[in-house]
Amino acid sequence: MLDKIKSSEGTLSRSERKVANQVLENPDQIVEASIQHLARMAQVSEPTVVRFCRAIGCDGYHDFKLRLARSIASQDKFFFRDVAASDSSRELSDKLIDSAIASMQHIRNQLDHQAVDAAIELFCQCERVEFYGSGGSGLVAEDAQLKFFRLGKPAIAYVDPHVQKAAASLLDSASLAVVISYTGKNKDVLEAVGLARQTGAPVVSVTRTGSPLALLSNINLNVDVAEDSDMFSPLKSRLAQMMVLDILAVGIALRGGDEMIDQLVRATAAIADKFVE
Amino acid sequence: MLDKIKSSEGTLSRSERKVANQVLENPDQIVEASIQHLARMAQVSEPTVVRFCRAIGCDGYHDFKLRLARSIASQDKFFFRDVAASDSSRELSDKLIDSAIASMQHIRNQLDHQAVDAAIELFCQCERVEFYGSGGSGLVAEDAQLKFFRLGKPAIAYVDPHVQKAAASLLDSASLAVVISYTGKNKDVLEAVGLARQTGAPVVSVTRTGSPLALLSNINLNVDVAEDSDMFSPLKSRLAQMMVLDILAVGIALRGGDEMIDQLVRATAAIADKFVE
DNA sequence: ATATTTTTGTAGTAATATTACAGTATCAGC
DNA sequence: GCTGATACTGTAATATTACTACAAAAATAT
Repeated sequence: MLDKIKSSEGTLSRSERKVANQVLENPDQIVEASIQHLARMAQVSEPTVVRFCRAIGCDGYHDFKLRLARSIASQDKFFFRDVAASDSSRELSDKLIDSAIASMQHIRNQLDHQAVDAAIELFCQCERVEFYGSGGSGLVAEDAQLKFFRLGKPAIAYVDPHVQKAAASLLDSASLAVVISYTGKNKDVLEAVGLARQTGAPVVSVTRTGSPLALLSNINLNVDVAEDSDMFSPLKSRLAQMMVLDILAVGIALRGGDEMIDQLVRATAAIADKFVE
Repeated sequence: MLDKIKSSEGTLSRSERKVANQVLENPDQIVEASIQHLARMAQVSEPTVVRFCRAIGCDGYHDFKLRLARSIASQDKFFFRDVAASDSSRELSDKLIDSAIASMQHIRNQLDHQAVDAAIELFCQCERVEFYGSGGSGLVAEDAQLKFFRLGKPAIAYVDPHVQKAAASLLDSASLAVVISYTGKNKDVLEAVGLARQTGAPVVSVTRTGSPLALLSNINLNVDVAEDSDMFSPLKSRLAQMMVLDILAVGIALRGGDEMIDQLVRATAAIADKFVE
C-alpha cells in the first residue's frame, strides 16, 4: 500500500502530494485519524483527501484507511521474540516461525533485483555451474545442486574445503561458480573464490552485504539476516539462502521456456518408481 | 483479535454473542461492513454492536473494525500466486517469498503441539538419535544432524537408502529414529522404518498426515504443505521440514538447561578460527 | 493577455457512529 | 407465582464523519 502511494506520487497534484507525504511519514497515526484530522495535518481540504484516496485506487477514505491498516499490520506482525524455557511448545513454535517469517520478509525487502537478473543472465550463458559451501552452507549448496541440475545444465556442489579449492582451480570462463556463506568470512571458501577468479570464471556469491566474500565476487545476492534469534540453530540464514537460490532457479526455469520444463518433468518422472501406491 | 473475541465470548450477553458469531463466521465481510450492516446481519440493534465492541476491549465500532482489519490482513496477506515467464525478478521473488511465508503460516496453524512435546520427551530419554532421509529430505536430515549434535547428544544422518536399512537394523530401544520424507511414501525409507521398529527403537516421522510413513511411526510431526507452487523446485516442503526440526531442537535445548547451552557455546567456538578478521 | 484546463476549497448533504433514554426480559427473594 | 430489582435491548435523537456539487482560484497553453 505504501509502495503504491510512493509509486503513484508522480501522477498526483500538489495538494494530493501533501496528503501522500503525511501518510508516508507516519502511517500508523493516519490509520487512526479521521478525514478531518488528515486534512488538517496535510493543510488541505477534506475533499482533497478524498480525491487523493481515489487517485491511488481506493473507493474513498474509508476504503483507503482499511487497506492502509491491513498493509501496515502485516508489516509489523512478525518479529523476533526471545524464547524462554517456560514457553509451551505452542508458544515456542509460534515464536520461531514468526521469526523465520520476519527474516523472509526482510529478504523480500532487501533483495537486490538487479543482481538477481544479472545472476540469471550469467547462469544462462555458462556451460556448467558449481556450488561451494561449507558446514551449514554446504547443505544449501547441495540443495542448489538438486534444484539446478534438474534444469538440464551440469551442476555440482562441493562441500569439502580441499575439494572446493581443487575444483575452483579447474574452472574456466565458460563455468559459473556460486559461493554460499553466511558470514562471508570463511577462509577456505575465500581461497577457493580467489582461485576461481584466476581462471576467469564469474563468481556469484550468496552472503551478507559488504562481507569479504561479497567484495571478491562479480555479483552478490545479499542475504542479511538478523543474528539475534539464531543462537540455538542457524535456521534463518539457511532458509534465506535457500530462498534466494530458489528464486534464482525458478527465474532461470521460467526464462528457459518449454525446453527446460521438459527437463523438469523428466527429472521428476525418473524417481517415480521409488514410491509406494 | 478473533482469538480475543472467542475467549471473551463467555462474558458477553446473548445479543452480543450473536454479533460475535457473525464476526467469527465471516470476518472479512465484517471488515467492510458498516455498523448498520453488521447489526442487521446479527439481527440486533446498532447500539448492541457498539456495546459488543466495548465488551471486547475496543473504543467503539471504528476502533474495532480497525483492529479486526489489522489482524485479518496479516493472516491472508500471503498466498500462492502462479509465477509467469513475464514476471520481473521483483514480482517473481515477491511471489515465491509470499508463497513460502504462506506455507510457514500453514505449519504454524496445523502443527501438532502434543506430538512436538512427545517428540521432545523421546529425544530427552534416548541415548542417541539417527536421522533418515533421501533425496531432498536427505538434506533436511543432515541439517538436523548439525542442529542436534550441537546439543551434545550423539546424532547422525543417513541419506543412502542401503546404509539407512543397515543402520536401522542396528538400533535398539535406547535409540531414537527420526525419519524425514515429504510424500511419506518412499519405499526405501519405509523399509528402514520397518527394521527400526523391530529393534524396539521409537520412530518420529516428519511427513504428511496420514501417509504410510506417518502411520508406521510412533509419533508424526505433520508437515502438510500445498504442492501447488513446488513444481519448479520443492522449496516449501523443505523449509517446512527444517522449520519443524528447528522447533524440536530449540525446544530440546531450552529443556536441557545451562548444561546444553554450554555444549552449544563450545560447538560454536570450535570453528571460530575458520574465519578471517 | 486571454481562454481553457486543472486544481482546490466552501458549503451542503447523506451516511455513519454514538448517546440518552425507555421499554422489555430475566432472575432473585418472598 | 408474584413483586421488585437488575441487566439487557431497542428506539430515537444527536453528533460526527465522509462524500458531492458547485464555484473560485491557480496553472497552463494559445
